[in-house]
Amino acid sequence: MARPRQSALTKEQVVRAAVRLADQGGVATMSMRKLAAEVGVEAMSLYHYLANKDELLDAIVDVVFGEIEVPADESDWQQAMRLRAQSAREALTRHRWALGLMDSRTTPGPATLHHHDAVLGCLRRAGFSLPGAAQAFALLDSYIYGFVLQELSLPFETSDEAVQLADDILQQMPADEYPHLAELAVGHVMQPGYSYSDEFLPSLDLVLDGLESVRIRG
Amino acid sequence: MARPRQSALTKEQVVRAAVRLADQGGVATMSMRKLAAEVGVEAMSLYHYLANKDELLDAIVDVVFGEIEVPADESDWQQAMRLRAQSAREALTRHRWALGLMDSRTTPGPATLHHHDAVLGCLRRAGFSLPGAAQAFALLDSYIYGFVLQELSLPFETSDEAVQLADDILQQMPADEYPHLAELAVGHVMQPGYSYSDEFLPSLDLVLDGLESVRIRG
DNA sequence: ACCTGAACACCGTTCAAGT
DNA sequence: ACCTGAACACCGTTCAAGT
Repeated sequence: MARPRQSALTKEQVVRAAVRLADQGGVATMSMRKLAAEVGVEAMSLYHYLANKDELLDAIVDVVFGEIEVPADESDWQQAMRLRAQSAREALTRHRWALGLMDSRTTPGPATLHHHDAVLGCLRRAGFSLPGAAQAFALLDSYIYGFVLQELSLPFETSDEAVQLADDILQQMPADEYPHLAELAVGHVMQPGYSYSDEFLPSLDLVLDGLESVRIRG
Repeated sequence: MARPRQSALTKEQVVRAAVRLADQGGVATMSMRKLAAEVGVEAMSLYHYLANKDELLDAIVDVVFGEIEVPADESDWQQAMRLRAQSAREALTRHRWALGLMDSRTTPGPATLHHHDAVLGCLRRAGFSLPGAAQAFALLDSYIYGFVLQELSLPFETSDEAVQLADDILQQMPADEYPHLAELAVGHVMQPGYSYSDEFLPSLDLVLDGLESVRIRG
């Protein structure tokens, strides 16, 4: 676990190690003590690089935002936003712990600010008014965050698992107690080819269509 | 803190006390030990009512879903979904800790199942196909969860605080580094009457309009 | 049946002391 | 400047023992 100590540790190395640990075992298992061990040092040494654990949490969330791409080609704003949405969804899925931290982080880091600035710029250049761009940004991120949040709390990952689970649940719960959930399980989730994730793009396009009317108006 | 012991403790009393503690000090301060004290007992006694802390977390999330209203009048499905969305947003705001727990909860409780069933039923009766209802439900909840998640991570609550903070940030950050954020701060957030929360309903209506086309199609 | 004391293996963080 | 040992005030959970 402990790696050979290089000449000197940096805050960046500590933060990267924290991301790695959280990816592996979840944010709950990422303690200051384990992080120190991972980085070849005692826990107390970390306080030379970080004021406290909160600062560390801010930093690892900022790493995630740094991984979200803002596409360069802006000739089609909807396509640019579509690509960004997919990149954001991938980053948030790669780092399952990120969304759970977000509601307690109120200090955005530089990567977060840069990302937000780039997205706003893209929307403004596409013709959105200032309030329109603010609305578009908030709506798009709401959709992305919320979708991923639901995705992460699904108790299955593959469609085989989905079918298996839907089946198990149907056995247990009386159909007349939750008739519409039962109908959904049998008529939709258990059908061949079902995938929750496949609904990301169609609904995103619904949102993008709605925003086009906001853009034209403004 | 410790309250006089009634004849017997129940799981429900323990869960309600946990919600109260989490509301007061955040989910991080709600430890099994403090919860036990709140309920007038030693920590170990709680394990007679709950297998472990995970079961407790499942239970308090289920309480939140139980507080979300599903309106009875379904003559207008959009209005029914609008009211549900507002009720959900209020519940998630009242219990700030709920969203942060959701991505680690994969075992929905009875109130959660009942709520989901009721919403699906409303959509089905309004004429949505089964896949359409699934899409509508996922999109609406994505929007609600994501909007509240962003709302909770805003570093301000009143519009006065928003103006104050935008002002502070503008002082610190060079305008040419984040030009569009600067523009947004000056031209939108700092304008009189600005309120992030006020954008909830307009964007929700954009989503509802998009879903009307899904309903008609299916 | 319900509760508890003692114990175990953990936490984040401070502080004074080392090199 | 960078690291550490010892200590403090916490965690969740198990287990054997009490009533």
